[in-house]
Amino acid sequence: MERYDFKVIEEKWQKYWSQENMFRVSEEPGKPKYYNLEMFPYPSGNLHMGHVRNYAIGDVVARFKSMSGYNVLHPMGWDAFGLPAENAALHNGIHPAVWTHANIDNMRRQLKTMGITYDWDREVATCKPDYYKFTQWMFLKLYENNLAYKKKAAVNWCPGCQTVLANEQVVEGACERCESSVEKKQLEQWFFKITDYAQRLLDDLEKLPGWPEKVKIMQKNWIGRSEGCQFSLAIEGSEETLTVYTTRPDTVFGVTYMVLAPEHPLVETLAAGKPQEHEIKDFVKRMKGTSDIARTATDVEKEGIFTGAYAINPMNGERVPIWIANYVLLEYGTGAIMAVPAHDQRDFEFARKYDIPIRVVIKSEDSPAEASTMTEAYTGDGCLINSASFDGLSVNDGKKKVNEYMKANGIGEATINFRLRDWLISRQRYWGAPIPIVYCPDCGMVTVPEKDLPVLLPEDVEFKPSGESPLNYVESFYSTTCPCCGGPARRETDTMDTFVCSSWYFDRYCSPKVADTPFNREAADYWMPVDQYIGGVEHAILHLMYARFFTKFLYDINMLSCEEPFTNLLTQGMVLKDGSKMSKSKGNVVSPEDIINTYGADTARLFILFASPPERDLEWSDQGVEGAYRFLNRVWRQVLEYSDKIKGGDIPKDYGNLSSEARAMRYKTHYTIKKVSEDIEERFNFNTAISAIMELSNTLNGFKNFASDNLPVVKEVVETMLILLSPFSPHICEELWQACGYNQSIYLTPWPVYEQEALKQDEVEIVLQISGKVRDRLTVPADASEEALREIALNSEKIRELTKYKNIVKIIIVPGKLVNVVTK
RNA sequence: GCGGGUGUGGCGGAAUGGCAGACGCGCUUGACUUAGGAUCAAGUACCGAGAGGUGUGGAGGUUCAAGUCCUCUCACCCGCACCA
Repeated sequence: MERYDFKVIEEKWQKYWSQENMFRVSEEPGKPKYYNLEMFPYPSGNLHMGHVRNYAIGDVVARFKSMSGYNVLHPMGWDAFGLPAENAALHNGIHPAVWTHANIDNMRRQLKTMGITYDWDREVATCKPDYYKFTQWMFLKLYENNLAYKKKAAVNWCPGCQTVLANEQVVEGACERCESSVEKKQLEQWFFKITDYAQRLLDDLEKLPGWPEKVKIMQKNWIGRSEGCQFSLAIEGSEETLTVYTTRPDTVFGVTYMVLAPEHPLVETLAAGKPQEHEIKDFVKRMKGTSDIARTATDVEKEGIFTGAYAINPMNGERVPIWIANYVLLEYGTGAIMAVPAHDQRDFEFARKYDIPIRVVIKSEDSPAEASTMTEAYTGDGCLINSASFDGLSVNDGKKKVNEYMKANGIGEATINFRLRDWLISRQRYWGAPIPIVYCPDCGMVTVPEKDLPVLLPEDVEFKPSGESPLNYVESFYSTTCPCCGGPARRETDTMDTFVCSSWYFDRYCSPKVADTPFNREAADYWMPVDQYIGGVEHAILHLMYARFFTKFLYDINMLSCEEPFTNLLTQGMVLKDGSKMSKSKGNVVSPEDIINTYGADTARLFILFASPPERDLEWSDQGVEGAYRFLNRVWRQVLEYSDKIKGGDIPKDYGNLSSEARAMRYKTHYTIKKVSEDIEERFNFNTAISAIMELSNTLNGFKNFASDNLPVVKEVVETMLILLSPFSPHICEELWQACGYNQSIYLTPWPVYEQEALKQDEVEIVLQISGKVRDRLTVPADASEEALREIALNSEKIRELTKYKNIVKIIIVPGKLVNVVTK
């Protein structure tokens, strides 16, 4: 018998699939479509195990859906702009474009050895002009619709990457990428107004039943909607008013001080001429110099200073001191708050520290209405006290009534606030899509006309860590003419955040070659939305939120018919080695290329899918890989043992008059079809699907002695086993399928449907329990009635013996499963 | 602090409220072999000689029956983290 030579086999079939254009698809209106997408990789140079896992999972789904009769779109591409390419240029003197394309070539080669069903004709790379042309087009459309704007803002500056970061890219005060401590910098930056979509991004989460609850909750928290009220207070001895936002208008009678963020514009005005002006300035200066983490972490002690100014509480005319404190953020709400120490823990701590009065205005059974004995703020429900005419109302009614009162008296009104901030997209780097804007001394800020896109990245660029875009030093790039007046003008030299590029790539896949529009409407209408999206949970907020925003925007400008891009989302777990994430620094990296060279792609795929369900983390095990390899070898020998005998069409599909062994074999076969189909389709439990196939192989092995008398049954088992295994380990299955006499690819074979008839059993084993403890097992007719089961149970020797001295209280019968005799 | 998740043999992991540990790894024994790190066969949660008993992080509870449902609690992991 030939040995299992995976190298030869895998190359052979990859070549065959490619020559036959097996995975090339086009719109077929009559066929149900299925858009199956895995997150495209950043071309770092080498495939890692996380990719292998991601793409192996995706390929099982794609192959299964295709064999089940769907027209499956399964594309692949490259998230090819980004910092590492530029860092490579900085450190090794390789041009980012050269570095990136070499990496893409290598990773494409590696990916192809995995035998995945990609339609490579649709490959995209975001760094290519024919792609980023349309990333720029997206910018123009957003700009036209007032969703792109420039403003000076305190932004997150990463000294390591020498660029600004989006809020989302700052993790615990540090750069998500290089872990440098992020600094605050005032810069003119471009933003996308994602906040305009906050409510819809929140509401439509409910239209996504196919998303993990966890991801939806994370997005919900990130959007952070809160309902409250905004109102203004007069400032004593000043024309200025102070506006605050609160979610607790019901506690407005408990206000004992006000707080401004240190950066609040009123600070300077209020401090001017006050005796403590100097101290205030020092304090503000110190706060501005403190990094975000140092200032906003929960465990940082609250700090503040009195401005010397007073505001007038419009509800009761009281004079309340205005403070400045580190715990109030300029960016949220109005950058100023009313402080109610009795009912807000932060205000409580601050008030205690600075001896500011505390006044209780909510009373309930479990809160002492006594400020002096309070040990923490009371934030629960209760009824209003010390609140003039509002006394006696519940917290909820209090909120409503105070809102109404403020509205009626022109003091303020109910408002909704979001935690979500606008998306900062400017990057002071070279390797990104240039922002298509021109600054003209006469016409001001002008957009590049659509017909002039793309604004090409110049090739001849010098890379140095200057904190400015290298494009700033390329005269041929920045010096241009104004599209309006034709006079000399200067280009914007910032490029776009790479998340912009990845916010619409799934649309591009629908018609990747069109040149006059980002994607063809009919193609997008056919394929979109993505039916199944698969990728790492680390993108739960960033990429997935931005992609949703873009999709809604494209829907609004009538480019797309769907409002949500991804109907179903599967977030896969990490690949671990020795309990921790594979990383160079830990030295626990297992190279996919090595594994594929040693065991083959079929083994690598099988192991990674078998070792753990997709959503969970996966512990890499070299011995586990051996096990998967052994199993494939076993299938190889097992199939070849029978292939000659079952080849050809002369074996009838005749399953009448079978022995009980043969019937059991058929039962197992059809049970496995059912199990594997359901495990793939309904639950993505590939590990249990594979174990079911292993069981089928084991059962076939035990059937050995009956095989020659039951060739129709053997043929059925062998062929079924190959089809069921083919989404997991496709190459070996193709080879064996051919050995079984088929000329057509197994990929084109319809997915089997289990026969109800074969799943009927004559006899089943049931369990006999006494008071819930298993005491015996019996084989009984599968259709035994409750009555019959009761008889059988009570007459069983074991039960009679064990219940001899006991009273039988009742008998629970679960037909086909068990009989439980309850005694006293 | 808030939100979410996970805890099951030596290991990865299975179990619509109905036989805990499927399947695989590892290990033990045997067979075939000059040999075995190949292959095949048998075994493998724990205690116990056995009958039997005990077991799903811990403590309670519901139920004829709990890994699964409820209450409390512990450990680890992830996300958010002064958002007024």
